[in-house]
Amino acid sequence: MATSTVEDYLKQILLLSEDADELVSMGALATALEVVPGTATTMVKALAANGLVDHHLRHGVQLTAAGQRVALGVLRRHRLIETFLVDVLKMDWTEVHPEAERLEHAISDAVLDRLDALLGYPAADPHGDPIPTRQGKLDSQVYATLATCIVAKPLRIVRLTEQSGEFLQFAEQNGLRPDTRVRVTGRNLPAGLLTLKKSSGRALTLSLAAAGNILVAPAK
Amino acid sequence: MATSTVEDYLKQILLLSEDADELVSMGALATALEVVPGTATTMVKALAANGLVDHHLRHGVQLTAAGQRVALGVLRRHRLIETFLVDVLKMDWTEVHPEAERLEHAISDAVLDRLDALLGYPAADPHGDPIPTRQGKLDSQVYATLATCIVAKPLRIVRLTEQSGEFLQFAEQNGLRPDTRVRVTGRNLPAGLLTLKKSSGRALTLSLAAAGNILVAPAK
DNA sequence: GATTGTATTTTGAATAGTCAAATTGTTTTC
DNA sequence: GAAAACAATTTGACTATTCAAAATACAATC
Repeated sequence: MATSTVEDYLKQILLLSEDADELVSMGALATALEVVPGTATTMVKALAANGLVDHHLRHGVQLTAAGQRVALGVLRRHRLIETFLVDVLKMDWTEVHPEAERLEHAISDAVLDRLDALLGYPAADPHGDPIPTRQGKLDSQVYATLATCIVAKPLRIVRLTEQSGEFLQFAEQNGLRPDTRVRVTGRNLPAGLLTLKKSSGRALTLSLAAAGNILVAPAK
Repeated sequence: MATSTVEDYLKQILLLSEDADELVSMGALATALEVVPGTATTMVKALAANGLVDHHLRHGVQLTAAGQRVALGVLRRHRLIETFLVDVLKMDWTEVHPEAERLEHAISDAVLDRLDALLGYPAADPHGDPIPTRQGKLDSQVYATLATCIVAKPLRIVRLTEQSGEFLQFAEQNGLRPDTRVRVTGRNLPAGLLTLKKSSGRALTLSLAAAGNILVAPAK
């Protein structure tokens, strides 16, 4: 019943509602799914007719409990597949996202359970994104970003939001992977720049926009 | 360009043309794909328009070189995935076929190459079906079946054609897997029955119809 | 050679998903 | 509070795939 298009819409609504709390706008949804806005409206109405979302005309969409269940399932499949591709097949963590994007619609629960066991029931994927449990629980801990954290404190990168290949390759080239230790050395708001130092001693500069995609926690 | 429906049609035409040499009839194709005959006709015309098959009106279809290339790619993906599911994920070889049926359309060449390497470049899948090479070469060695082989000679099962769960579970329950050693002890053509003895000493009876799906070679 | 049976093809309609373009609502801004 | 700007919705059309049912071709039988 849930085609892969439907799964994509639901997953995307879930992801967008994480930051832009509550209602997701049609424009944002359409952009994320790379369709024209009218298409998103049409599809959202169909989803609403099937009880998967609540459509508040002209204000946005929201997942129903049923829709959320589906979306969390897709997200779990996506993130476990990414973990498999990196941990077992040794693929580059910067390029597994599009692969998982297609496989997530084709893998069955039976296969997924085996994969989960093989990987040792991981809590997060290679980007640090939390993996929903089989029961649909998703760790929603809130982290500071490099753009909002306290200067000078020793930090640990926990997660890179933003899955684009370019961004991830930039991160990889500068050694900004999950679990890397860093310290923000300064911010220049007017210039939109931020400087930081890695535990290796290496210093580097990045834009605040990019820094906002890097979640950090205090290095314990 | 090649949707998963197109891939399914091409793969099925390849499989059917292996036994029913040359032209594949619409009826056979429609049955294999579980669609009504009119649907197969319509689709085959579309494939012909794209240069993937030759349609000999009222006589049957045949793959073109381009169609064969696509079909062999699908078959390679299917069989490598089955091998992975059994060898790495330790799934039951009698139930991996439908899983592979869906994954074969979603896996990329990059992932497939890694899988191939991880599995040690296998030549056949868990059912003994030969895996096409990356270059599209498919081992087409002809084997006798249990229904046509010489009585009393020591044999080795090389392959089970027929992917249905019931048949495979029957085979598994009676220990008739690829590489099992057996000897045909007798045939009763009028009754359509065949008796054989396994290397373990166990004797068993099966229908000639079932026996025709079990390919064998002389046990060296 | 007319009749019957079977396989194939054609036709018309349905569904899922999409876009382009026109329309309608809702906010800003002056 | 009218005009401009922007976001959301509606409409009509298109593609891919399917089915049901009618039409056609071919082969087999009497």
